[in-house]
Amino acid sequence: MTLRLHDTATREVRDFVPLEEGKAGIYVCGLTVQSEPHVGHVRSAVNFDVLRRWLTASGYQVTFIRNVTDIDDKILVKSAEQGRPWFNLAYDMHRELTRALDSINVLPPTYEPAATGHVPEILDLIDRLIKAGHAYAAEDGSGDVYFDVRSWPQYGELTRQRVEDMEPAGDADPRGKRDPRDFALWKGWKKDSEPATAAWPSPYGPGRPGWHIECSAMAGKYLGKAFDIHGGGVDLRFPHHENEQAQSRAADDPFASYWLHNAWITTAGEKMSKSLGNSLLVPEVLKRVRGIELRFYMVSAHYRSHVEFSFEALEEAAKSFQRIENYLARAAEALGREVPSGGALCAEFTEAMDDDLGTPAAVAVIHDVVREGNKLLTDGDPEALSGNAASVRAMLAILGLDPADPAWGATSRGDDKLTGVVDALVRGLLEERERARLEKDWARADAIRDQIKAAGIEVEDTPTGPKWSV
RNA sequence: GGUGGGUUGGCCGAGAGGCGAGGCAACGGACUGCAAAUCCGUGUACACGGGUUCAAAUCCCGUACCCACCUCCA
Repeated sequence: MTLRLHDTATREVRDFVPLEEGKAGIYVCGLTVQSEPHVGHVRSAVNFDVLRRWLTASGYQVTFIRNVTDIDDKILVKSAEQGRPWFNLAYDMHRELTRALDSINVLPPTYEPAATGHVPEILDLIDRLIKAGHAYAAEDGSGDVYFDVRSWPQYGELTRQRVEDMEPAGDADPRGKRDPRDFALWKGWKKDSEPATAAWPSPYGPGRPGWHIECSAMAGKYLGKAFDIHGGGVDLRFPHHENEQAQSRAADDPFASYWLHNAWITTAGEKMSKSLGNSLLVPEVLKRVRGIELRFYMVSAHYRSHVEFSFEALEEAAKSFQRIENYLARAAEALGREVPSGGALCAEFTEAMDDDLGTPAAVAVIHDVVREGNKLLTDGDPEALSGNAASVRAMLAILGLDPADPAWGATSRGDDKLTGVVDALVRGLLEERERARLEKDWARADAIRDQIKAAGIEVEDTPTGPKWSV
Protein backbone atom coordinates (compact mmCIF):
# COMPACT_ATOMS: atom_id res chain seq x y z
CA MET A 1 0.00 0.00 0.00
CA THR A 2 1.42 3.32 -1.01
CA LEU A 3 0.36 6.84 -0.36
CA ARG A 4 -1.44 8.50 -3.23
CA LEU A 5 -1.82 12.25 -3.47
CA HIS A 6 -3.74 14.59 -5.72
CA ASP A 7 -1.24 16.58 -7.73
CA THR A 8 -2.55 19.87 -9.05
CA ALA A 9 0.02 19.85 -11.85
CA THR A 10 -1.26 16.60 -13.33
CA ARG A 11 -4.80 16.95 -11.96
CA GLU A 12 -4.83 13.36 -10.82
CA VAL A 13 -4.28 11.27 -7.75
CA ARG A 14 -0.97 9.50 -8.15
CA ASP A 15 1.50 7.46 -6.13
CA PHE A 16 3.79 9.42 -3.92
CA VAL A 17 7.36 8.60 -4.87
CA PRO A 18 9.87 10.59 -2.85
CA LEU A 19 13.07 11.88 -4.41
CA GLU A 20 15.03 10.16 -1.71
CA GLU A 21 13.74 6.96 -0.22
CA GLY A 22 12.39 7.30 3.29
CA LYS A 23 12.50 11.08 3.22
CA ALA A 24 9.95 13.72 2.38
CA GLY A 25 10.53 17.43 1.94
CA ILE A 26 7.47 19.68 2.15
CA TYR A 27 7.16 23.39 1.59
CA VAL A 28 3.89 25.06 2.54
CA CYS A 29 3.05 28.68 1.92
CA GLY A 30 2.09 30.12 5.25
CA LEU A 31 0.51 33.47 5.83
CA THR A 32 1.29 37.03 5.05
CA VAL A 33 1.30 38.27 8.61
CA GLN A 34 -0.86 41.33 8.15
CA SER A 35 -3.90 40.62 10.35
CA GLU A 36 -5.27 38.18 12.90
CA PRO A 37 -5.80 34.65 11.62
CA HIS A 38 -9.36 33.44 11.09
CA VAL A 39 -10.60 29.86 10.83
CA GLY A 40 -10.10 29.86 7.09
CA HIS A 41 -6.41 30.63 7.45
CA VAL A 42 -5.74 27.84 9.87
CA ARG A 43 -7.49 25.19 7.82
CA SER A 44 -4.55 25.08 5.47
CA ALA A 45 -2.18 24.62 8.39
CA VAL A 46 -4.32 21.78 9.80
CA ASN A 47 -4.55 20.04 6.44
CA PHE A 48 -0.82 20.04 5.89
CA ASP A 49 -0.17 19.15 9.51
CA VAL A 50 -2.21 16.00 8.90
CA LEU A 51 -0.15 15.27 5.78
CA ARG A 52 3.00 15.70 7.75
CA ARG A 53 1.84 13.47 10.60
CA TRP A 54 0.73 10.79 8.17
CA LEU A 55 4.05 10.82 6.33
CA THR A 56 5.86 10.61 9.64
CA ALA A 57 3.65 7.74 10.78
CA SER A 58 4.30 6.03 7.46
CA GLY A 59 7.99 6.00 8.26
CA TYR A 60 9.20 9.04 6.38
CA GLN A 61 11.73 11.40 7.79
CA VAL A 62 9.92 14.66 7.09
CA THR A 63 11.40 18.09 6.65
CA PHE A 64 8.52 20.52 6.85
CA ILE A 65 9.05 24.15 5.94
CA ARG A 66 6.27 26.70 6.32
CA ASN A 67 7.18 30.27 5.63
CA VAL A 68 5.77 33.56 6.75
CA THR A 69 5.70 36.56 4.49
CA ASP A 70 6.63 39.45 6.72
CA ILE A 71 7.09 42.21 4.18
CA ASP A 72 4.64 43.16 1.45
CA ASP A 73 2.39 45.96 0.21
CA LYS A 74 -0.48 45.18 2.54
CA ILE A 75 1.71 45.06 5.60
CA LEU A 76 3.13 48.45 4.69
CA VAL A 77 -0.30 49.94 4.06
CA LYS A 78 -1.91 48.54 7.21
CA SER A 79 0.95 49.44 9.50
CA ALA A 80 0.91 52.97 8.13
CA GLU A 81 -2.82 53.16 8.84
CA GLN A 82 -2.24 51.92 12.36
CA GLY A 83 0.63 54.31 12.90
CA ARG A 84 3.20 51.74 13.84
CA PRO A 85 6.28 50.26 12.20
CA TRP A 86 5.59 47.58 9.63
CA PHE A 87 7.93 45.17 11.40
CA ASN A 88 5.95 45.55 14.59
CA LEU A 89 2.68 44.71 12.85
CA ALA A 90 4.24 41.71 11.14
CA TYR A 91 5.81 40.47 14.35
CA ASP A 92 2.61 40.86 16.36
CA MET A 93 0.53 39.09 13.75
CA HIS A 94 3.12 36.36 13.49
CA ARG A 95 2.80 35.75 17.21
CA GLU A 96 -1.01 35.71 16.93
CA LEU A 97 -0.70 33.13 14.20
CA THR A 98 1.59 30.95 16.27
CA ARG A 99 -0.80 31.16 19.19
CA ALA A 100 -3.75 30.20 16.98
CA LEU A 101 -1.90 27.24 15.49
CA ASP A 102 -0.75 26.07 18.91
CA SER A 103 -4.32 26.13 20.12
CA ILE A 104 -5.34 23.61 17.47
CA ASN A 105 -2.28 21.42 17.88
CA VAL A 106 -0.55 22.22 14.61
CA LEU A 107 3.02 21.05 15.10
CA PRO A 108 5.72 23.65 14.67
CA PRO A 109 7.39 23.21 11.30
CA THR A 110 10.95 22.01 11.03
CA TYR A 111 11.70 25.62 10.32
CA GLU A 112 9.64 28.73 9.69
CA PRO A 113 11.67 31.05 7.49
CA ALA A 114 10.66 34.67 6.95
CA ALA A 115 11.13 36.60 3.74
CA THR A 116 13.07 39.43 5.38
CA GLY A 117 15.65 36.98 6.65
CA HIS A 118 16.50 35.74 3.17
CA VAL A 119 17.29 38.79 1.07
CA PRO A 120 20.76 37.50 0.07
CA GLU A 121 19.29 34.20 -1.15
CA ILE A 122 16.61 36.12 -3.04
CA LEU A 123 19.13 38.41 -4.68
CA ASP A 124 21.23 35.42 -5.65
CA LEU A 125 18.28 33.81 -7.37
CA ILE A 126 17.42 37.04 -9.17
CA ASP A 127 21.01 37.29 -10.34
CA ARG A 128 20.85 33.76 -11.74
CA LEU A 129 17.60 34.56 -13.54
CA ILE A 130 19.03 37.69 -15.12
CA LYS A 131 22.12 35.81 -16.27
CA ALA A 132 19.94 33.07 -17.71
CA GLY A 133 18.03 35.69 -19.68
CA HIS A 134 14.74 35.23 -17.85
CA ALA A 135 14.69 38.46 -15.84
CA TYR A 136 15.58 42.08 -16.38
CA ALA A 137 15.88 45.31 -14.47
CA ALA A 138 13.17 47.79 -15.39
CA GLU A 139 14.22 50.44 -17.83
CA ASP A 140 12.18 53.19 -16.18
CA GLY A 141 14.56 53.73 -13.28
CA SER A 142 12.07 52.39 -10.74
CA GLY A 143 14.57 49.89 -9.39
CA ASP A 144 12.15 47.04 -10.10
CA VAL A 145 13.28 43.73 -11.52
CA TYR A 146 10.84 41.62 -13.49
CA PHE A 147 10.54 38.03 -14.53
CA ASP A 148 10.36 37.84 -18.31
CA VAL A 149 7.28 35.71 -18.90
CA ARG A 150 7.79 35.54 -22.67
CA SER A 151 11.26 34.08 -22.21
CA TRP A 152 9.85 31.03 -20.46
CA PRO A 153 7.69 28.98 -22.85
CA GLN A 154 6.41 26.72 -20.09
CA TYR A 155 4.86 29.68 -18.27
CA GLY A 156 1.31 28.69 -17.35
CA GLU A 157 2.00 24.97 -17.22
CA LEU A 158 0.97 24.50 -13.60
CA THR A 159 -2.46 26.02 -14.06
CA ARG A 160 -2.85 25.14 -17.75
CA GLN A 161 -3.30 28.64 -18.95
CA ARG A 162 -1.99 30.33 -22.04
CA VAL A 163 -0.16 33.57 -21.55
CA GLU A 164 -2.38 35.20 -24.18
CA ASP A 165 -5.47 34.56 -22.06
CA MET A 166 -4.05 36.05 -18.89
CA GLU A 167 -4.81 39.45 -17.54
CA PRO A 168 -1.86 41.78 -16.99
CA ALA A 169 -0.05 41.78 -13.68
CA GLY A 170 -0.98 44.76 -11.59
CA ASP A 171 1.99 44.62 -9.28
CA ALA A 172 3.77 47.65 -10.68
CA ASP A 173 3.51 50.39 -13.22
CA PRO A 174 3.56 48.48 -16.52
CA ARG A 175 5.75 51.10 -18.17
CA GLY A 176 8.91 49.38 -17.05
CA LYS A 177 7.74 45.99 -18.26
CA ARG A 178 8.42 44.21 -21.51
CA ASP A 179 5.13 42.39 -21.22
CA PRO A 180 2.25 43.43 -19.00
CA ARG A 181 2.17 39.91 -17.55
CA ASP A 182 5.74 40.10 -16.29
CA PHE A 183 5.79 40.07 -12.51
CA ALA A 184 8.10 41.68 -9.98
CA LEU A 185 11.03 39.81 -8.47
CA TRP A 186 12.36 42.90 -6.78
CA LYS A 187 10.52 46.10 -6.01
CA GLY A 188 12.47 49.32 -5.95
CA TRP A 189 12.15 51.50 -2.88
CA LYS A 190 9.65 54.32 -3.20
CA LYS A 191 11.40 56.99 -1.14
CA ASP A 192 8.40 59.26 -0.75
CA SER A 193 5.88 56.69 0.42
CA GLU A 194 7.78 53.80 1.97
CA PRO A 195 9.86 53.68 5.15
CA ALA A 196 13.60 53.24 4.78
CA THR A 197 13.42 50.18 7.03
CA ALA A 198 11.46 48.42 4.28
CA ALA A 199 14.35 48.59 1.82
CA TRP A 200 17.46 46.45 1.47
CA PRO A 201 20.53 47.22 -0.60
CA SER A 202 20.82 45.41 -3.91
CA PRO A 203 22.65 45.68 -7.25
CA TYR A 204 19.45 47.22 -8.63
CA GLY A 205 19.24 49.83 -5.93
CA PRO A 206 17.49 49.70 -2.55
CA GLY A 207 14.25 47.74 -2.53
CA ARG A 208 12.44 44.69 -1.25
CA PRO A 209 11.55 41.24 -2.51
CA GLY A 210 8.57 40.69 -4.79
CA TRP A 211 5.94 38.34 -3.44
CA HIS A 212 6.79 35.10 -5.20
CA ILE A 213 10.56 35.05 -5.18
CA GLU A 214 10.94 34.46 -1.44
CA CYS A 215 9.31 31.04 -1.62
CA SER A 216 11.53 29.91 -4.47
CA ALA A 217 14.61 31.11 -2.61
CA MET A 218 13.65 29.65 0.77
CA ALA A 219 12.41 26.33 -0.56
CA GLY A 220 15.68 26.00 -2.43
CA LYS A 221 17.69 26.84 0.64
CA TYR A 222 16.05 24.47 3.09
CA LEU A 223 14.79 21.67 0.88
CA GLY A 224 17.14 21.78 -2.08
CA LYS A 225 16.75 22.57 -5.76
CA ALA A 226 14.34 19.66 -6.07
CA PHE A 227 11.94 18.64 -3.33
CA ASP A 228 8.85 16.52 -2.93
CA ILE A 229 5.71 18.43 -2.04
CA HIS A 230 4.62 22.03 -2.26
CA GLY A 231 1.36 23.02 -0.62
CA GLY A 232 -0.94 25.94 -0.07
CA GLY A 233 -4.49 27.20 -0.52
CA VAL A 234 -6.21 26.92 -3.91
CA ASP A 235 -6.02 30.63 -4.49
CA LEU A 236 -2.25 30.41 -4.55
CA ARG A 237 -2.17 28.20 -7.62
CA PHE A 238 -2.13 31.29 -9.74
CA PRO A 239 -0.27 33.50 -9.76
CA HIS A 240 1.82 32.62 -6.74
CA HIS A 241 2.69 28.99 -7.38
CA GLU A 242 2.80 29.36 -11.14
CA ASN A 243 5.32 32.12 -10.68
CA GLU A 244 7.34 30.25 -8.10
CA GLN A 245 7.68 27.31 -10.41
CA ALA A 246 8.58 29.50 -13.37
CA GLN A 247 11.27 31.34 -11.40
CA SER A 248 12.85 28.23 -10.01
CA ARG A 249 12.76 26.19 -13.18
CA ALA A 250 13.98 29.10 -15.27
CA ALA A 251 16.93 29.22 -12.87
CA ASP A 252 17.42 25.53 -13.59
CA ASP A 253 16.04 24.24 -10.28
CA PRO A 254 13.61 21.34 -10.78
CA PHE A 255 11.49 22.52 -7.82
CA ALA A 256 8.43 20.60 -6.46
CA SER A 257 7.44 17.11 -7.61
CA TYR A 258 3.88 17.35 -6.27
CA TRP A 259 1.55 20.29 -5.79
CA LEU A 260 -1.17 20.03 -3.16
CA HIS A 261 -3.88 22.62 -2.66
CA ASN A 262 -6.48 22.81 0.04
CA ALA A 263 -9.97 24.23 -0.54
CA TRP A 264 -11.63 27.09 1.27
CA ILE A 265 -13.70 27.50 4.29
CA THR A 266 -16.36 29.97 3.25
CA THR A 267 -19.07 31.84 5.08
CA ALA A 268 -22.34 32.82 3.48
CA GLY A 269 -20.94 31.37 0.27
CA GLU A 270 -18.05 33.78 0.21
CA LYS A 271 -14.40 33.48 1.00
CA MET A 272 -13.62 34.69 4.46
CA SER A 273 -11.39 37.54 3.50
CA LYS A 274 -14.49 39.22 2.12
CA SER A 275 -16.54 38.63 5.24
CA LEU A 276 -16.75 41.39 7.72
CA GLY A 277 -16.50 41.11 11.44
CA ASN A 278 -14.11 39.28 13.67
CA SER A 279 -16.40 36.52 14.92
CA LEU A 280 -14.44 34.01 12.87
CA LEU A 281 -11.06 34.88 14.29
CA VAL A 282 -9.59 31.82 15.92
CA PRO A 283 -9.70 33.12 19.52
CA GLU A 284 -13.37 34.08 19.05
CA VAL A 285 -14.32 30.68 17.71
CA LEU A 286 -12.50 29.06 20.61
CA LYS A 287 -14.91 30.75 22.96
CA ARG A 288 -17.59 28.47 21.51
CA VAL A 289 -15.72 25.17 21.14
CA ARG A 290 -12.40 23.78 22.30
CA GLY A 291 -9.41 23.72 19.98
CA ILE A 292 -9.57 19.97 19.64
CA GLU A 293 -13.19 20.26 18.51
CA LEU A 294 -12.38 22.93 15.96
CA ARG A 295 -9.63 20.74 14.61
CA PHE A 296 -11.99 17.75 14.45
CA TYR A 297 -14.44 19.87 12.48
CA MET A 298 -11.75 20.67 9.95
CA VAL A 299 -10.44 17.14 9.69
CA SER A 300 -13.97 15.75 9.20
CA ALA A 301 -14.06 17.25 5.73
CA HIS A 302 -11.68 16.32 2.93
CA TYR A 303 -8.94 18.88 2.40
CA ARG A 304 -9.97 19.44 -1.21
CA SER A 305 -13.64 20.03 -0.37
CA HIS A 306 -15.12 23.42 0.25
CA VAL A 307 -16.49 23.81 3.73
CA GLU A 308 -19.30 26.20 4.41
CA PHE A 309 -18.55 27.33 7.93
CA SER A 310 -21.35 27.50 10.44
CA PHE A 311 -21.43 27.40 14.18
CA GLU A 312 -24.24 24.84 13.98
CA ALA A 313 -22.06 22.42 12.01
CA LEU A 314 -19.13 23.19 14.27
CA GLU A 315 -21.09 22.39 17.40
CA GLU A 316 -22.44 19.25 15.81
CA ALA A 317 -18.88 18.17 15.06
CA ALA A 318 -17.97 18.92 18.66
CA LYS A 319 -20.69 16.53 19.83
CA SER A 320 -19.50 13.90 17.44
CA PHE A 321 -16.00 14.23 18.80
CA GLN A 322 -17.19 14.09 22.38
CA ARG A 323 -18.64 10.67 21.66
CA ILE A 324 -15.14 9.46 20.82
CA GLU A 325 -13.61 11.28 23.73
CA ASN A 326 -16.14 9.88 26.19
CA TYR A 327 -15.41 6.40 25.02
CA LEU A 328 -11.69 6.83 25.69
CA ALA A 329 -12.40 8.28 29.12
CA ARG A 330 -14.72 5.40 30.03
CA ALA A 331 -12.25 2.87 28.68
CA ALA A 332 -9.46 4.34 30.80
CA GLU A 333 -11.67 4.16 33.83
CA ALA A 334 -12.67 0.57 33.13
CA LEU A 335 -9.04 -0.38 32.60
CA GLY A 336 -7.97 1.44 35.70
CA ARG A 337 -5.11 3.06 33.82
CA GLU A 338 -4.42 5.35 30.93
CA VAL A 339 -5.28 4.06 27.48
CA PRO A 340 -1.95 2.93 25.99
CA SER A 341 -0.45 4.95 23.16
CA GLY A 342 0.96 3.41 20.03
CA GLY A 343 -2.04 1.20 19.32
CA ALA A 344 -2.65 -0.52 16.00
CA LEU A 345 -4.06 1.39 13.05
CA CYS A 346 -6.99 -0.30 11.35
CA ALA A 347 -6.33 -1.40 7.79
CA GLU A 348 -9.34 0.66 6.65
CA PHE A 349 -7.88 3.72 8.34
CA THR A 350 -4.53 3.30 6.64
CA GLU A 351 -6.26 2.73 3.34
CA ALA A 352 -8.32 5.89 3.75
CA MET A 353 -5.30 8.00 4.64
CA ASP A 354 -3.23 6.57 1.82
CA ASP A 355 -5.97 7.54 -0.60
CA ASP A 356 -5.17 11.23 -0.83
CA LEU A 357 -5.59 11.78 2.91
CA GLY A 358 -9.17 10.58 3.12
CA THR A 359 -9.76 11.96 6.56
CA PRO A 360 -13.59 11.74 6.38
CA ALA A 361 -13.36 7.99 5.79
CA ALA A 362 -10.65 7.75 8.44
CA VAL A 363 -12.95 9.46 10.94
CA ALA A 364 -15.75 7.05 10.00
CA VAL A 365 -13.38 4.16 10.78
CA ILE A 366 -12.70 5.66 14.20
CA HIS A 367 -16.43 5.88 14.87
CA ASP A 368 -16.84 2.23 13.91
CA VAL A 369 -14.07 1.18 16.25
CA VAL A 370 -15.56 3.30 19.02
CA ARG A 371 -18.87 1.48 18.58
CA GLU A 372 -17.05 -1.84 18.95
CA GLY A 373 -15.26 -0.48 21.97
CA ASN A 374 -18.48 0.61 23.62
CA LYS A 375 -19.70 -2.97 23.31
CA LEU A 376 -16.49 -4.28 24.83
CA LEU A 377 -17.07 -1.90 27.68
CA THR A 378 -20.14 -3.87 28.69
CA ASP A 379 -18.79 -7.28 27.70
CA GLY A 380 -15.80 -6.67 29.93
CA ASP A 381 -12.81 -8.18 28.17
CA PRO A 382 -10.00 -5.90 29.41
CA GLU A 383 -7.48 -7.24 26.91
CA ALA A 384 -9.69 -6.55 23.91
CA LEU A 385 -10.86 -3.25 25.36
CA SER A 386 -7.31 -2.06 25.88
CA GLY A 387 -6.37 -2.94 22.32
CA ASN A 388 -9.45 -1.27 20.93
CA ALA A 389 -9.03 1.93 22.91
CA ALA A 390 -5.32 2.09 22.09
CA SER A 391 -6.20 1.76 18.44
CA VAL A 392 -8.67 4.64 18.67
CA ARG A 393 -6.08 6.75 20.40
CA ALA A 394 -3.41 5.97 17.81
CA MET A 395 -5.68 6.87 14.92
CA LEU A 396 -6.71 10.10 16.61
CA ALA A 397 -3.06 10.94 17.15
CA ILE A 398 -2.40 10.72 13.42
CA LEU A 399 -5.08 13.34 12.91
CA GLY A 400 -3.62 15.45 15.70
CA LEU A 401 -6.69 14.72 17.83
CA ASP A 402 -5.40 12.58 20.69
CA PRO A 403 -7.19 14.00 23.74
CA ALA A 404 -4.30 12.82 25.93
CA ASP A 405 -1.75 14.77 23.89
CA PRO A 406 -0.14 17.23 26.34
CA ALA A 407 -0.37 19.82 23.57
CA TRP A 408 -4.02 20.30 24.49
CA GLY A 409 -3.00 21.28 27.97
CA ALA A 410 -5.68 21.63 30.58
CA THR A 411 -8.34 22.69 28.11
CA SER A 412 -9.15 19.19 27.06
CA ARG A 413 -10.06 17.40 30.22
CA GLY A 414 -10.00 20.04 32.84
CA ASP A 415 -7.48 21.02 35.40
CA ASP A 416 -6.67 18.25 37.88
CA LYS A 417 -6.60 20.43 40.96
CA LEU A 418 -9.94 21.94 40.14
CA THR A 419 -11.34 18.53 39.38
CA GLY A 420 -10.38 17.40 42.86
CA VAL A 421 -12.06 20.38 44.45
CA VAL A 422 -15.29 19.95 42.51
CA ASP A 423 -15.27 16.22 43.16
CA ALA A 424 -15.05 16.81 46.89
CA LEU A 425 -18.00 19.17 46.75
CA VAL A 426 -20.15 17.08 44.48
CA ARG A 427 -19.40 13.77 46.18
CA GLY A 428 -21.30 14.75 49.33
CA LEU A 429 -24.39 15.58 47.31
CA LEU A 430 -24.10 12.40 45.31
CA GLU A 431 -23.86 10.31 48.47
CA GLU A 432 -26.98 11.97 49.75
CA ARG A 433 -28.70 11.22 46.47
CA GLU A 434 -27.59 7.58 46.64
CA ARG A 435 -29.18 7.30 50.08
CA ALA A 436 -32.39 8.76 48.68
CA ARG A 437 -32.29 6.30 45.81
CA LEU A 438 -31.83 3.38 48.18
CA GLU A 439 -34.92 4.56 49.97
CA LYS A 440 -36.62 4.89 46.57
CA ASP A 441 -37.20 8.54 47.32
CA TRP A 442 -37.08 9.45 43.65
CA ALA A 443 -38.36 12.98 44.11
CA ARG A 444 -35.51 13.80 46.44
CA ALA A 445 -32.94 12.02 44.28
CA ASP A 446 -34.04 13.96 41.21
CA ALA A 447 -34.09 17.21 43.14
CA ILE A 448 -30.46 16.71 44.09
CA ARG A 449 -29.57 15.85 40.53
CA ASP A 450 -31.33 19.01 39.32
CA GLN A 451 -29.51 21.03 41.93
CA ILE A 452 -26.16 19.74 40.70
CA LYS A 453 -27.21 20.25 37.11
CA ALA A 454 -28.08 23.86 37.85
CA ALA A 455 -24.39 24.31 38.68
CA GLY A 456 -23.50 23.03 35.22
CA ILE A 457 -22.61 19.48 36.22
CA GLU A 458 -24.21 16.42 34.64
CA VAL A 459 -24.77 13.31 36.70
CA GLU A 460 -24.85 9.84 35.18
CA ASP A 461 -25.67 6.63 36.98
CA THR A 462 -23.40 3.77 36.01
CA PRO A 463 -23.13 0.17 37.23
CA THR A 464 -20.20 1.30 39.37
CA GLY A 465 -22.01 4.25 40.88
CA PRO A 466 -22.81 7.81 39.91
CA LYS A 467 -20.41 9.89 37.85
CA TRP A 468 -20.32 13.58 37.23
CA SER A 469 -18.97 15.62 34.38
CA VAL A 470 -18.95 19.29 33.47
C1' G B 1 -12.96 35.83 -22.49
C1' G B 2 -9.55 31.84 -20.13
C1' U B 3 -8.82 28.02 -16.15
C1' G B 4 -10.53 24.89 -12.25
C1' G B 5 -14.29 23.08 -8.81
C1' G B 6 -19.24 22.25 -7.08
C1' U B 7 -25.03 20.98 -6.53
C1' U B 8 -25.93 14.07 -2.15
C1' G B 9 -31.51 12.53 2.93
C1' G B 10 -34.12 17.24 8.26
C1' C B 11 -28.69 18.93 8.78
C1' C B 12 -23.21 18.17 8.26
C1' G B 13 -20.38 15.27 5.18
C1' A B 14 -18.07 10.78 2.27
C1' G B 15 -18.33 7.86 -2.12
C1' A B 16 -17.40 7.77 -8.00
C1' G B 17 -21.02 1.91 -12.49
C1' G B 18 -24.11 -3.10 -8.86
C1' C B 19 -23.86 -3.80 -2.29
C1' G B 20 -27.40 2.82 1.89
C1' A B 21 -19.47 5.69 4.72
C1' G B 22 -19.86 8.08 9.16
C1' G B 23 -21.79 11.81 12.40
C1' C B 24 -25.75 15.12 14.28
C1' A B 25 -31.05 15.34 14.74
C1' A B 26 -35.68 12.38 14.79
C1' C B 27 -38.47 7.91 15.82
C1' G B 28 -38.92 2.76 17.89
C1' G B 29 -36.63 -1.06 21.05
C1' A B 30 -33.06 -2.87 25.01
C1' C B 31 -30.86 -1.11 29.62
C1' U B 32 -32.48 2.51 33.75
C1' G B 33 -36.81 4.04 39.47
C1' C B 34 -36.73 8.13 35.72
C1' A B 35 -32.84 10.06 33.09
C1' A B 36 -27.99 10.20 30.90
C1' A B 37 -24.56 7.25 28.43
C1' U B 38 -24.37 2.89 25.49
C1' C B 39 -26.18 -0.90 22.18
C1' C B 40 -29.88 -2.67 18.40
C1' G B 41 -33.21 -1.04 14.71
C1' U B 42 -35.87 2.66 11.36
C1' G B 43 -34.45 6.50 5.56
C1' U B 44 -36.32 4.17 -0.55
C1' A B 45 -30.60 11.14 -0.73
C1' C B 46 -27.74 12.11 -4.93
C1' A B 47 -29.83 19.97 -9.12
C1' C B 48 -32.84 19.24 -13.81
C1' G B 49 -33.68 16.92 -18.87
C1' G B 50 -32.08 13.33 -22.15
C1' G B 51 -28.78 9.17 -23.37
C1' U B 52 -25.27 4.71 -22.80
C1' U B 53 -25.70 0.07 -19.88
C1' C B 54 -28.44 -6.05 -17.69
C1' A B 55 -27.36 -2.14 -13.89
C1' A B 56 -26.07 5.26 -13.28
C1' A B 57 -25.61 9.44 -7.50
C1' U B 58 -21.24 7.57 -10.26
C1' C B 59 -20.16 7.46 -17.52
C1' C B 60 -21.86 10.73 -22.00
C1' C B 61 -24.69 15.07 -23.98
C1' G B 62 -27.48 19.28 -22.75
C1' U B 63 -29.71 22.87 -19.13
C1' A B 64 -29.91 25.65 -14.62
C1' C B 65 -27.73 27.54 -10.42
C1' C B 66 -23.33 28.31 -7.21
C1' C B 67 -18.12 29.05 -6.12
C1' A B 68 -12.83 29.97 -6.87
C1' C B 69 -8.55 31.84 -9.70
C1' C B 70 -6.85 35.08 -13.95
C1' U B 71 -0.67 38.98 -10.77
C1' C B 72 1.04 40.56 -3.62
C1' C B 73 -5.97 36.47 -0.64
C1' A B 74 -5.13 30.09 3.05
